[in-house]
Amino acid sequence: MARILITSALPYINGIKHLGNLVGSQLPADLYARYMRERGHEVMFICATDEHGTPAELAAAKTGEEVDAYCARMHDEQAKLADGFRLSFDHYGRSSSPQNHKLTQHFAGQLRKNGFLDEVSEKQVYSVADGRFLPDRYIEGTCPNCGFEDARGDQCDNCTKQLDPTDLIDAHSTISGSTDLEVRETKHLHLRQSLLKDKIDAWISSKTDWPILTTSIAKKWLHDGDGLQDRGITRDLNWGVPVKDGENDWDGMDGKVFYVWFDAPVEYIAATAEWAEANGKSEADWERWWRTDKGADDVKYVQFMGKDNVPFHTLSFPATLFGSQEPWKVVDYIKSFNYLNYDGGQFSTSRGRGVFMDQALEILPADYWRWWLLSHAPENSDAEFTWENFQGSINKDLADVLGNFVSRVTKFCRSKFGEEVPAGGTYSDVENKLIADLAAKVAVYEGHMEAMEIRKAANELRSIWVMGNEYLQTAAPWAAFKTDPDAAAASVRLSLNLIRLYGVLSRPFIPDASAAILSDMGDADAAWPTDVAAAMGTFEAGHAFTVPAVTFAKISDDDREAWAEKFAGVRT
RNA sequence: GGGCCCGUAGCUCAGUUGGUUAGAGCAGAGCGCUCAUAACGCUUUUGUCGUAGGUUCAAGUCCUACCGGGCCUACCA
Repeated sequence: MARILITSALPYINGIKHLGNLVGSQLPADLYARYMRERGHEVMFICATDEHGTPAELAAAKTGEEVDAYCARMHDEQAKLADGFRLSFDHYGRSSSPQNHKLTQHFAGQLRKNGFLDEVSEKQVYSVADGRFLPDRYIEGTCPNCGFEDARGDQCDNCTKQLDPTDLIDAHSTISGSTDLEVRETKHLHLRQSLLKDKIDAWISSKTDWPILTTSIAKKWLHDGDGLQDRGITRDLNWGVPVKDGENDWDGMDGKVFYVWFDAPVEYIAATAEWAEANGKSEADWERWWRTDKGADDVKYVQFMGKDNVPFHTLSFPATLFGSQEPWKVVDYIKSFNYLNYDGGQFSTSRGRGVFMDQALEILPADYWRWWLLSHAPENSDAEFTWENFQGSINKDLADVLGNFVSRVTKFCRSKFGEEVPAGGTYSDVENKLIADLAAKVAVYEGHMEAMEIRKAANELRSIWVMGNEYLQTAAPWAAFKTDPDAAAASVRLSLNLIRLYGVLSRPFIPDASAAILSDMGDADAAWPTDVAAAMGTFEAGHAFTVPAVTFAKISDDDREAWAEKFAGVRT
């Protein structure tokens, strides 16, 4: 039995996430966590909301709430949706937790002690009307280069020229529209990543089995231009982790907080500490996941994230851990994802384009989405959601191939033998060959799951479902029943065991439907089939079951068209 | 401007270190079955592997250029 630590990139607190966000980290992480638990490994699956930063403050201001109240409310909402999608986190934490405050400040103290922090005086734009420093993206004006009127503070979208906010003509705050901006001198802490460049470079280079997407992004940042640059880790904001050196105040840093990208990854650790507290565990219980000097040596740590998060997980966070010069567990494998597009374009929160997590659950059960999203996960390149494709996959894979198999077998059994596993007959060559083929395919499936090859795993699982229909066609128990009822009984007995097998194998992908199937089959706690041949003999004659209700309903053309229209956008 | 990724059947995608007639699922066509959610099974049609060069006995696979799509470029997280 192995110990596996799994983290999903933290969803930002600002708003409900769309299906692209879901499939980019949390959902595949959940698949992996569920599978590893099925295989008897000890799993710690952690996620949390990322709550700090300017966007959170602005979103709260918009609703009129205090920022902490806003975050608390949104956290609950996101937690509820995560639950709705059956994301099986061991703990769903909050980056604003006391544990994260403490740990973030601890890391800062360690980095300071070890010479990895610099105090740098920099000039930033301050908006008098807004009463806050403005990140570049909240400043717009006319590009001095091309005259484009909506150039952002960091770059002109029209001529792509890099800009400094002070270059802009008629610069104004996009928050209030105020042009009363001034450049103020302010002091910030910089993480001296440049000092750790060689160490990180060597570390990344040793990860030859990571996805190209992951390593190429990391190497680009390491080698481009002057190489890995130092980065500011503090901000002039109210909402966040106050800058401290461990538990001590930090001279000249009053009123400043750590910047989100610094405290967010630390929350992976802090959330595990939150888990310990919430479950009456001790400090040692979470440290054995994170401290290699306290039992985490044998932990395999896997991170899941979208490609936008790769730099933070390959560079900044490792720099924090290495720089602490303490024995923290560093990630062993990073599984990164491309983006999911929506019907030829991007999902858009502001334009209400695409399907968001709450809306998805309103129209269909979680399993439908889980199956489609996972079997189309954007692993090698950006993927595309279309309603036609979604309808086709659900109807064919879930309703026809799997659902109808369950239905035809159980109903046939009920009508000929009653609602219990029939006695009589023995398995012949056909059945034995099926079992051997199944064993081989299950092994392939397991291999893909171990390797986090999600699409391939889904594909293999589907082909295992197909085998059931192929077998029935060959055995034709409805025909055999007329001349050799014992042979029909043996076929049905095997098929009922096959349904049970499908229930178990499918659980990581479609947990609710699988649970329903297994429950109806009278074996809710079925264990993973480490021995497929043995598993196929689990149900013996006389075992009672009930015919399941329709496992997966089909999506009609009318529904598809209505949804396509409903989610096309323009909602504000 | 720089960097990275992608471009394979109508659609969604596989194609390991270059090696015989390029694959799967869906859609289409035909046949079969009738237990089942008009479901299932079998057979089958379709490709100048983005374009143009190059390396090689051999290229979807390597190199160069170009075209098209996407992402990143450090203050979105």
